[in-house]
Amino acid sequence: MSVESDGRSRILKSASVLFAERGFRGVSISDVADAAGLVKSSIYHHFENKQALYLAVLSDMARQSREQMEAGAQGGTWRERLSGAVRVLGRLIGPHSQVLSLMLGGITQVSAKIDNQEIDSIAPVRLEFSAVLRREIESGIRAGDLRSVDLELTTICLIGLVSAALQSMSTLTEQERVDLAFDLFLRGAVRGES
Amino acid sequence: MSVESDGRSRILKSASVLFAERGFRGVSISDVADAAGLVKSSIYHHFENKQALYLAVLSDMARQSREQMEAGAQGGTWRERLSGAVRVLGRLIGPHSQVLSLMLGGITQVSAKIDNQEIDSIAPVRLEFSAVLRREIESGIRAGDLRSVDLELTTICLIGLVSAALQSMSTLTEQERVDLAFDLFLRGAVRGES
DNA sequence: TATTGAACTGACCGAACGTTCGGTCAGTGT
DNA sequence: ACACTGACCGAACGTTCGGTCAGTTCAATA
Repeated sequence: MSVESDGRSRILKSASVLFAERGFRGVSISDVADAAGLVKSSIYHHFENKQALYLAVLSDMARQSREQMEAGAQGGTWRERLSGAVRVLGRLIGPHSQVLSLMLGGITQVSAKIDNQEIDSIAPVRLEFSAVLRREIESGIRAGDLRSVDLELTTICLIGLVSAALQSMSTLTEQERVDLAFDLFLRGAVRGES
Repeated sequence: MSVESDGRSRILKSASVLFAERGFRGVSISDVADAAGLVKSSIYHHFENKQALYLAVLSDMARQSREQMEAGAQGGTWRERLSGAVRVLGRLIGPHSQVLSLMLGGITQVSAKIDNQEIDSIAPVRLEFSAVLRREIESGIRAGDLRSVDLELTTICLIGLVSAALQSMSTLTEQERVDLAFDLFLRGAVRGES
């Protein structure tokens, strides 16, 4: 059997789309099974329960996202690399998905189910997802180009900025909105005072 | 009967907390009824169905949020007013709530239930929620202090920025994170090049 | 050819869901 | 006194949910 049509990865692929669109509670096991061309009980052959499937999806998505952002972060300067990674991030988030709230706020959604636990198990996922952005921002700080404020906060702010830009009702294209958000992140909203 | 303990407003108050914490699908009518000190079926005396309750909560919350931001937007300059509104926004969002995804992305959550409709009925709610911020940003632009880019996009970016800052795992206080996010919005991440 | 084990299925369970409905009851106008 | 009303309750409905389990399929192996 090929890696592409392997049962488990087929489930992960279908589930990631559904979870990203509708969130944890908005997706039933049957939905995932239908999308994967299986029957409900077959899901439980590969995953212990719904929560385990969700975490697997989260982890898988973080890994893939990181790889793609890594590939997009090419260029000589940190600025070019960060810009590339941000563009990939924009494509990953997309207009109608809630991948981001899955990553940023996904904790609240799961922890509501499992009551004060498992938050530790999702922290490394968040770290992996934002790893490339954080690294390049750190480069910018070390190069003396970026202001030295809380690194993690800055990274998450950048993600939130791009995410918000994509959710707006603007007539601009996705690409343009992402670029504007990145520009806003770098230069701020005030007019050049130099 | 007093306005405070009126049945309908008690339901709205309880429901807004629950929906903000757990989202549309994460809250059952029983949950709302319990929180309001009522029984499940009594909810249907005041609201036609769950979706109508949700929309009422959204609309109510947008109105209240606007009023509070309006009250916080005091000061002579647009910058002081915007800063005040942003601080109120920070308090409204809070650390563990998803009020924002309720406002920004709430559409996706509902529209998944009602299939291509009702999006129109939520657009004015979004507009009301962001009205004060948008107005003060516009002031800044007209005063020549802010760069003149897409107004709506800029507004939503500011909201996303504040929201993201509050979701980070930073050790800073909420207030500090909001202030940092606002500063980032104004001045950007790059060091002053003047 | 017989065996085995992973992948998968269909039937099923208890709980929770949104919603409906018949009825109770305090208050109010007449 | 009576009729009426808005607010609320308790029980039930049909449906869907996450999850279980005994059994079937089938390619690989011995």
